[in-house]
Amino acid sequence: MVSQRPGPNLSRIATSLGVSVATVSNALSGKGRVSDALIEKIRAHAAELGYVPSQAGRALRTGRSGVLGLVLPDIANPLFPKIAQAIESAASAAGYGVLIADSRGDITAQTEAINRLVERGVDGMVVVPRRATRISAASCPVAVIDTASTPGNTVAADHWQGGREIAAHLADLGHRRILIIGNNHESNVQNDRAGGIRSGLQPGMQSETLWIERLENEAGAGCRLGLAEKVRRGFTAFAALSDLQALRALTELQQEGISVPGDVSVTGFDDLIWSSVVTPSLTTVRMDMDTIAEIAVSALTDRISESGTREGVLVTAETERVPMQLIIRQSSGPANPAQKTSEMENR
Amino acid sequence: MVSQRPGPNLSRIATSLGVSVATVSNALSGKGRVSDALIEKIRAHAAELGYVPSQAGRALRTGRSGVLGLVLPDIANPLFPKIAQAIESAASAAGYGVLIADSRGDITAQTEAINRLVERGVDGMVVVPRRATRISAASCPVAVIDTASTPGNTVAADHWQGGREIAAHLADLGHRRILIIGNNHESNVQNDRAGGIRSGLQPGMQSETLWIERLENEAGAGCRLGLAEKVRRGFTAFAALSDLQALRALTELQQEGISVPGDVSVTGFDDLIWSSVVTPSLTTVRMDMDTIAEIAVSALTDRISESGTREGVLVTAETERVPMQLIIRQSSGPANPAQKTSEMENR
DNA sequence: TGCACTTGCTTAAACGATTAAGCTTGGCGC
DNA sequence: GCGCCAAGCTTAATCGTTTAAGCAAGTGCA
Repeated sequence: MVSQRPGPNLSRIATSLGVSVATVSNALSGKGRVSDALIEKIRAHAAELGYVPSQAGRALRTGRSGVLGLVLPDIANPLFPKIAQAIESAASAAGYGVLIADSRGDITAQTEAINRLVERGVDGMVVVPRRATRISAASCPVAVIDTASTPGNTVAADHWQGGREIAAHLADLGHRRILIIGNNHESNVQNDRAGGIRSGLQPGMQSETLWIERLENEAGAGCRLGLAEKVRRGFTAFAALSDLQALRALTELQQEGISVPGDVSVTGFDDLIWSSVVTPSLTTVRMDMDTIAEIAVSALTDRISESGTREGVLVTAETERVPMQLIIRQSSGPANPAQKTSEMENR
Repeated sequence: MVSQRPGPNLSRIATSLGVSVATVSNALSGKGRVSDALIEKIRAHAAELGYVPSQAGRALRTGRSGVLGLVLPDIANPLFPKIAQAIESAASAAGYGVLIADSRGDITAQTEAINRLVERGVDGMVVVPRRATRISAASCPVAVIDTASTPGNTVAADHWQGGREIAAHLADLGHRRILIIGNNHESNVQNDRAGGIRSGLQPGMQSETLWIERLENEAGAGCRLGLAEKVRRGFTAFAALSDLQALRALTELQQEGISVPGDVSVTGFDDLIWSSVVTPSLTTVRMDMDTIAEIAVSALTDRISESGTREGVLVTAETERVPMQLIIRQSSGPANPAQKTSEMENR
């Protein structure tokens, strides 16, 4: 009734060579005691037959599925492609598959998604939470990728340092009044980035912070940010906490006839797909997602192979912060002399 | 040695209730002959113990893993979040998990990724190819999501009709000279979209097509598209074949001091994340990814449950084209009267 | 009463891999 | 020559589920 797996299995190889399945298994895994000659013979025959081990059989016996789960509460996040790519790459290098779970931004659906992954028998999970979400209901090792200030965080980009890079860059260019543009003031990532920027300001520099979500609560979604007014008030640099907000700022400024980087500078975060494509191309800060993913995955696989010490589900890694890299493009330039003078007068 | 699955299994429930495992299995699946009273009792006890069936055991017995693979040769594609979300949603509604595979744009790595999925024992795969790629090496049902003109395509958005929607919209606004902006002229999707636009032009309208990849081969990556020159030559509308190109066009025009939609109109495709956020927000065409995913997944699951008729691996669906929806925002407006007059003179 | 048939359960055999334990054989030391 | 040990293989149990087959008891009918 059920279509049998067509490929050859251990027992077919065994009978075909006149040996036992155990010997074949040992030869292929290199574990037991099998003579070199026989190992060679078995491996050759297995390759010839195109043998692929059944994950189901292996999983049933070993209790390991060889699959990791990837949970992103906000899968519509434009960062998702990079994260998924990096995790998948790191996982498959470690011999694991990646099962995705989505909760469409819904917090309650997140635990449901996690449960689905557990039911599917994942050996571990990588979770990228949006807000501070408690990850507790999972009965397998969990690696959290958020930001260093999040309790229980496993590994993440050094968002704080990224912010300092931005601040140093803008300071070098002579900017004095900086508007930080964020989306949500409850986001740990955005707070760390903003904090990094503020901590990197030189004496004589000042910043204000604009949270778009707050603004939209009053003025409606998709409203103008009122950046032209900010320019009139002497802001010469707009440091967005994500490239999406940087794009929003850039196009609004352009629409108002304000030149970037001639009149003001705009910077972003994350080096998203469009950063290099827009005019002017966006100065931004890139996170080393490949390294982060590698650390997260190896922390998981380490824990999985130990499997004796069950000291809580959250795993930890040696390196908790991975440096971010400043990418200087066209959207940032020297502060406009006119603004600079008015700034000089202010002192 | 191996950490046993902690949860209860069939036999634990069975011994605990003093019945056989087969009865428990039958009661939970509702398949065999079990009295209603016992079914009730078994289900209650299973729920109480928090029983979750072992996918490994089930997979081994049935030969089905309950997992679908998702292959995207170009996972960095900004469409990926929507696709992954839609597929995951449709799959989990059908009781399947989704395993992702990436090939980082590499064609040879694609077959490797497909093989990894097959080795993991997926019951079927959804493949979204970038160019015309032959999907043959898979030993399981495959659904292809590309475009109607691709041979072997299972289901896709009606890109041609989407192009006609754009053309009709621009015609209504009085535009007569339209520049179609695409990335790659070998992409089936982009060709269908461009063809749709051209076929929807009214008498008296004309179009040219600009392929960015060709331009960049000569002028270098990230070069200007020279749209200001096109405006001078009388183009009043720029119809990009993807929102990414639309964004590139929009920002370049703004940088040149050309007003959108005051002087010229810009439209895109796909309704990507930034379309509603930029100023002016992008008029675009959205594909109904949820419906497409649902059709693709149910085509797969149908084939999987038949499992007798092995008439090739590529599955087909009744509905092959899913309509696209025009989203009118701020980036498209009436053709500039000045341009219109010069156009009138041309007649 | 005897036969067929249904109901409700159990027994047991798979699926494919891993692995502990057992069994020969041969070599080596004393 | 005897015992011991290692090498090289086999035997057999096991993971958890599904499902065909079997079996006892009850029901309906002639």
